[in-house]
Parts: sequence; C-alpha cells; structure tokens
Amino acid sequence: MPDRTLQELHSTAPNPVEDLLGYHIRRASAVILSDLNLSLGEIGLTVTEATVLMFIESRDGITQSELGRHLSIKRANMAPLTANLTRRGLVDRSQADGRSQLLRLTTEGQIAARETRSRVTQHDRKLCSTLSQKQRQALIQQLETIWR
Amino acid sequence: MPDRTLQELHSTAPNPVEDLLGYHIRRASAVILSDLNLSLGEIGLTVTEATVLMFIESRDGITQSELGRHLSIKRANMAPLTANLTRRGLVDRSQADGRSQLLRLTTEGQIAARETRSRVTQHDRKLCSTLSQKQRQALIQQLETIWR
DNA sequence: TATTGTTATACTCTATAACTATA
DNA sequence: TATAGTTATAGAGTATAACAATA
Repeated sequence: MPDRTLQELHSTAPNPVEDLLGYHIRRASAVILSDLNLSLGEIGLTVTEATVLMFIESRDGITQSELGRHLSIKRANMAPLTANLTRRGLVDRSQADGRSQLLRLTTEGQIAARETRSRVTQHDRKLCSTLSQKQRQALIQQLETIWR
Repeated sequence: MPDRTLQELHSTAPNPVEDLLGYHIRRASAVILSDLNLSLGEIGLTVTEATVLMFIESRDGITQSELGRHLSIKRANMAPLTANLTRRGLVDRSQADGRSQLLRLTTEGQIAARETRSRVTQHDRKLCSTLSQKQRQALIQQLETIWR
C-alpha cells in the first residue's frame, strides 16, 4: 500500500477546493469574464454593457427596470449603466409614462450590438468546443437550475 | 403553424443570452458567491478569505506567492488579504528566507478553518443535490477544462 | 536578473439607503 | 402604497505600476 496520509485516504483532491463544484464554477466564470472582456474591450464594452445591449436589441422598447429584473441588476446600478450607454450614443431613452424609460438602440447602437453578438457567440463557441451538442444542453440546464 | 416572428424561428431562446453557456456560468457563479458569502459572513469571512484559510489549513507553511498562484490571486492583492487575516489572529506569518512568508494557521485560525470547511461543504452539497455522483464529476471536469 | 512582498491607485460590479416623482 | 428612476456611498475583487529587498 502506498504511503498516504489520513487526509488523502478520505479525499482524492490534491487541495481542499478541488472537489467543490462551486469552486470550479467560480473559477470558470472568472476566466470567461476575463477572456470576453478582453474581446469586448476592443469595441469599448464590458460584458455587462454587452449583455444589456444584446438584450435591448432583441427587446426593443423594454423598460429599464424590466431589463434589470431579467439580468438581476438592481435599479440603482441600472441607472448609471444605461445613462452611460445613452451618453455614448448607443442607446436612446424615451418616456413610457411619467416613470418608465423605454430603451431602444440608436443606429450606432445597432451596429455595436451586431458586432457584440458576433464576438460573444464566437467566444461561446470556443467555450463549447469540447462539448457535444447534447452535453452542452445538459450543462446549461444544470447551471440554470442552480441560479434560477 | 403558430404565429412566430422570424427571430423566433431562428432561435429557440426567449432572450439573446439564454443559449450562451458563458452566461449561465456567470449567473450560477454570482448566485453561489452570494449564497456562500451569506453563510460565511456569519463567521466574519468572505469566500475569498475562506478559500485562503482552507488552503493554508491543508498546506501548512505554504508561501504567500505560491498560494496566490494556486488561486490565481495576484501578489498585489494577496498582500492585504493575508495581512488582514494575520491582523485578525487567524494566520501566522514567518520568514522562510529574506523574501518568502510562510503561512500557518493560528489555533484560532484552525477553529475558523474547521467551521469554514463545514459551511462550505454544506453549501456545496446543497448545490449538487439534484445531481448524481457521476453527473457531478462530469460537470466538474467540464468546468475544469474551461478554466485550467 | 528573477522573485517576493508591499503600497498606491483605478476600475468593475454589487449593495444599501435616501430621495423624487408617478401609477 | 407600490413602482421607476436617480444619486451617493461603500465594499469586494481585480488590474497595473512602481518600489525595496532578496535569491
């Protein structure tokens, strides 16, 4: 029998976090965020801004708070986000009623959104390159049950 | 045939990020981080601090920079982290040579590390509750290929 | 020369509280 | 009363640059 410590007999992990699913999700998320921010940084966007842009693209006229609810971004953090995109000429805001803001992409915003989608899908394709379509779907479904 | 827009014919997703693996990993990571920070906050630790504590526990006398390399935490960010844990009496630092710091848990740190491990493993068990052991291993392996 | 540790600093994302205005 | 939006502020995590001391 090989020379092993008691701890090693109880765990196959070379370190105390290797066996934790949460740890690997966190690490994967960090790498993904970093990589994608590198690509999106070339067009002056963060991942968060890109997600917002893509969402508005597909839901023209969505309100700010509704968008925030979909992405779990709080009102207080949503405000400067859209204000910034508006200031940069990518998003157009108009009143729905006295409270709500309708969000739409400007022409420039539409161009940015297309480029964004291209970069994001390319990045995600690389991410899934080692997975079969079936594996990918299963993986997404498992992750979705975690956060939803 | 049901009334569907062109976009819906091309994508089964109700929103433009639903189909992205990276999106779901990010969302899952955020929820995990938030939940675990809630539990660890009760004993005055963040997830990052807890990870560091657990790592030192299993690698008594590891150097600060080595620890940083394992967790991908930069030197510049490692310094205040360990300084803080030392100040709070959980970690003990001693010179290895003129440069390196050997990190060890104090008695108080060992107690905290045990409690930390208990809370972290409990959290992770809940996370994996819907998965079989085989699914869990496969999931971890897939995530590991992404970040490593 | 490369490595270790430290400090200063900036940026992103997130969280809460307080406020105005509107439904 | 509940909702929408805003502002201010704080905290956690990460990134770079610059520096001193040591291998």
